[in-house]
Amino acid sequence: MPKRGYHHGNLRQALVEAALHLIEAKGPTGFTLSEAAKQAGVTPAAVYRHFKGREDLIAEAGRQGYVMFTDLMQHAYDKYQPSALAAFEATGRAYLAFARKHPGHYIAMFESGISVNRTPELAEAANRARAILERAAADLSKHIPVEKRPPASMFSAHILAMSHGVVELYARNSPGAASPFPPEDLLESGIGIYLRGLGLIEPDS
Amino acid sequence: MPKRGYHHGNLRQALVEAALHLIEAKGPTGFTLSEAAKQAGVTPAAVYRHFKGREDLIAEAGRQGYVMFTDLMQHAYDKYQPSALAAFEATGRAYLAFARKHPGHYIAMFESGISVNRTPELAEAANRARAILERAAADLSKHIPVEKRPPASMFSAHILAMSHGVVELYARNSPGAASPFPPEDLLESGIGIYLRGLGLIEPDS
DNA sequence: TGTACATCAGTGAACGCGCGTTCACTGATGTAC
DNA sequence: TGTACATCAGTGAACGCGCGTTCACTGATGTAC
Repeated sequence: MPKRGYHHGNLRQALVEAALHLIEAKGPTGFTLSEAAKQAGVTPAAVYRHFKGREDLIAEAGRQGYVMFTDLMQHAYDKYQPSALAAFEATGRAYLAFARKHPGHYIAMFESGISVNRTPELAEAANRARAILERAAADLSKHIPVEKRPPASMFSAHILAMSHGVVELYARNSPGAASPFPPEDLLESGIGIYLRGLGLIEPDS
Repeated sequence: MPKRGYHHGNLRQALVEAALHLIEAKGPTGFTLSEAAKQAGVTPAAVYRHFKGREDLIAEAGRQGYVMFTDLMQHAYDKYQPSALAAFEATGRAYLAFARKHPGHYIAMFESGISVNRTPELAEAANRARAILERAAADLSKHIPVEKRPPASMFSAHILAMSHGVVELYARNSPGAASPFPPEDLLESGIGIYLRGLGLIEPDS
């Protein structure tokens, strides 16, 4: 990337990336439009050529997060496809992996407080992500005896909740207390026990 | 509460309560020392007679939250005491009930970003809460066949993670998406399936 | 009961700060002819 | 190839704002004698 003079060349994306770093480093609160601009080597006013304002910049960072998230899920899902169970478990692991690898995106998506409906683009990206999770759950659902089968969207929500809880409470250092177990193990075992409860894993494994 | 003149009488607690209302209404970000002072009918400078600063005020709000939380858990635990299973389930429900009834405290405790170790008093209150959860888990643990018994602190963590995830994703309106199910039902069913996976509930209930 | 005085709990003015946003502007780029 | 000109993407100065915090101060309270 050679330094351009007056014109930046790809300021929009540079701003998003600066925002992600700041969000990652200082939390959603600490993120500042002015600082992101400075980090991109540009005047704060320049930001307004590309975004409506501070919140819109965060929304775009979140959107890009959802896109990556969706891809990750999709790949995990496809990779284990013949087995609905393996595919479902893989999406759970992918969730945690994403939170670990892209904390800035994760925070922008789930902790920044911006509504998923702030932007049509954001909403669409978020919906696509949710759709994959629910498809994986629906596939799996078929293997549960029909009379005790909970709605697919329900256990998709259970897994999502547990994953999110593990990330928030144990994978981020925030609450100060050290994690009692590696978050990956915690999530893996939690999902395992849950799936056993659904009758999808041998009770005596 | 008659209006006192120069001296407030119980400013410290009034500030904590103002802070809780603001945190509840505007999130941890929106909370402002100055505004809390104003709401308590006092100059911002007066706050410094009672707290070291903004963060200390939040920490105290969080501490009071942990105390209430601990009480709630303790009562839930005691009430169902003969049955380890019922007691454990009750603590899960108590978690969600607390988040619903005292959102300001909940946010101060879990979403404000202040470390649990910021204050010795805060740390102590948080530890007492965690201890109750782990005791409930340990009680329950004894009913699991020893050879497939996971550490008590592990499934305590699982339940905590799921509870927290349900609160964050479905009980607060934040992500914009409407909850697919009432959070209480979601958590109740999730915990039920999980406990069945542990062999603690009849597989065919 | 009255008075002197220490202590406590507020005031209010001031500070420096960085924020998000606006505005008129100007330098750079690209296109039509 | 050269030139005129529209458009684009920045600048930089300015704004009003509310913030957290400090400081010397003063009014109210409580206690000793």
